[in-house]
Amino acid sequence: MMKQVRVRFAPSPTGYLHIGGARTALFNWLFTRQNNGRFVLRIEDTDSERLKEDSVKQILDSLKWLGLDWDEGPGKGGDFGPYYQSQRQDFYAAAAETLRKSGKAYYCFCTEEELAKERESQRQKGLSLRYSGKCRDLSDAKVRERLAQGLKPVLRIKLPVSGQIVVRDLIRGAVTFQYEELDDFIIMKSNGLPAYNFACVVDDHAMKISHVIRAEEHLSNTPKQQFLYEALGYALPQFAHLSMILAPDRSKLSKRHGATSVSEFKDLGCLPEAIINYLTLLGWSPSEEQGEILSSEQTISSFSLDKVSKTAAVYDLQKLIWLNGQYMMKYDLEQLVAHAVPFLMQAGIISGELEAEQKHDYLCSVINVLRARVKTLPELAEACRYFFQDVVDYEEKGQKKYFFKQEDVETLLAQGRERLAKVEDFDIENTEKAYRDLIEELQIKGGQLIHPTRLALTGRTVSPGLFEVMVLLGKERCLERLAQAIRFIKATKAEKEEV
RNA sequence: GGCCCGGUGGUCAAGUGGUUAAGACACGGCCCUUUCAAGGCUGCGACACGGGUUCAACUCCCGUCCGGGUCACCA
Repeated sequence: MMKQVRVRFAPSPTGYLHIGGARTALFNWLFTRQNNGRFVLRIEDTDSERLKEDSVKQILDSLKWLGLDWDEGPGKGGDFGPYYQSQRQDFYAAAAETLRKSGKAYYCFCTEEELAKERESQRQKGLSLRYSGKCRDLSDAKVRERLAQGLKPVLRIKLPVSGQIVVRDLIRGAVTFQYEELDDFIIMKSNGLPAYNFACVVDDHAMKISHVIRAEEHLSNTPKQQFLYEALGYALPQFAHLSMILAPDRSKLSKRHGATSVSEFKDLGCLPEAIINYLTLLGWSPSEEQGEILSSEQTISSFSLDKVSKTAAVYDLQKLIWLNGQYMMKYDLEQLVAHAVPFLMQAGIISGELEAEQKHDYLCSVINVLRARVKTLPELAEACRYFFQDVVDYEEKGQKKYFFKQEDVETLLAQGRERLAKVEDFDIENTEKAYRDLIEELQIKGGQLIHPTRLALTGRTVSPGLFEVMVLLGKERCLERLAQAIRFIKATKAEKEEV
């Protein structure tokens, strides 16, 4: 029988969840869901100085919003908790003590200043930066003496001085490291807390993690961790290192590159499914028949780690936005409206949840005709404006083109208005027929009437189909806005003549 | 700088010792059309470079170059 698949996502709560982290979480999640495994969420909060208030909450919120649910961890519990490293001190202390007693780890009394100096000199000589091993062979007596003096040592692992260690990576294959390149790294800090590589190994083992799927930046940590597994007598998990996501200039992602966190993409008006889909495509590719637009269920069934790309990927906002547009078109309408409401409120188009509820059906109809024409939620909100608010001005370019270029547009609009006024059932067929008839009678091109009308009704040169707009606006508002535009045109012309 | 991982169009990304080297986004054109989208068709555009190995290399090997990662009492 196969061992149960258990994977973990182990963020450090030092900020928001960025897209690199989100993709790591996603690939872990896909892998678990595919293998009926368990997805563990563990918070790596051993460095109190770098912790950020609220960061855990932000990360959890982002994961939830994306739909990446975990089986064990904060808010869920589980048989292998606690799931905060800050609460797992006993595990680390016990494992550390085992290593120290068996001589596999030793106390080191070197101060941070000394170590920094050492590194500086190595740097200048162009050597690799490694601990000298000064305390490696301190006698027991010396150790006792210094402890008695009240010195607080760190605990270092004792590594072989030669030979090599081979990491078997599911994505990259065998990767060999020489022990000469590694040094006796710290496993317990002088404050008694575990260092990352150590805590990680102790926890991954205690939590029975079968596959460690993480970002490539950890590849060079892996030989160290692997050595710890061996020293502690733990069985090795499988490792898979995901390539990095880079900014458009191929540098590491940072704030200066614009939106990089999940919450920022949310604010930009992206749908969670679109982000998931985009991230899926960054480093993994579906079969040709599947196409690129996939639900996470579809991805789960065909996902595989060995098809994951080794190459770092530059993320492309344009494609994300395009995907988002695709999702907006096909999204469940009710849900799309729910996602849009906050943006409508933000744009001042509706006053609040209450109004959204009262006008729910209308909102659905409006959004339905708009959804294929926009790519993000803020765009959608803006496109809704004239359906909810009066037209206060007309696009400058539109005025020139449609109000003042042809002669007598006001007369034309007035005629259109008259015809509309006579329409009983104000639906698409009838309004269109009314207009088409007039167009034919006057022997003009459709656009000559349609464009000015659009501008009159929406204030804009771009909108959904004119008759859809008319119907949504309703007869009364159409007649009003037409009258308003006619007054505007006349007034403007009069003004010009005076000058 | 040492070590590690990479390098297919601008971006994502298939792919094989022999192919016209897929597809998607973006970009250009055309169609549809009341505008804008959507949709359909079409075009532009790539195997980093240099050596090998081989009948044959984008594919295998070596070197160079380029990019990234890492070398903390951060994770």
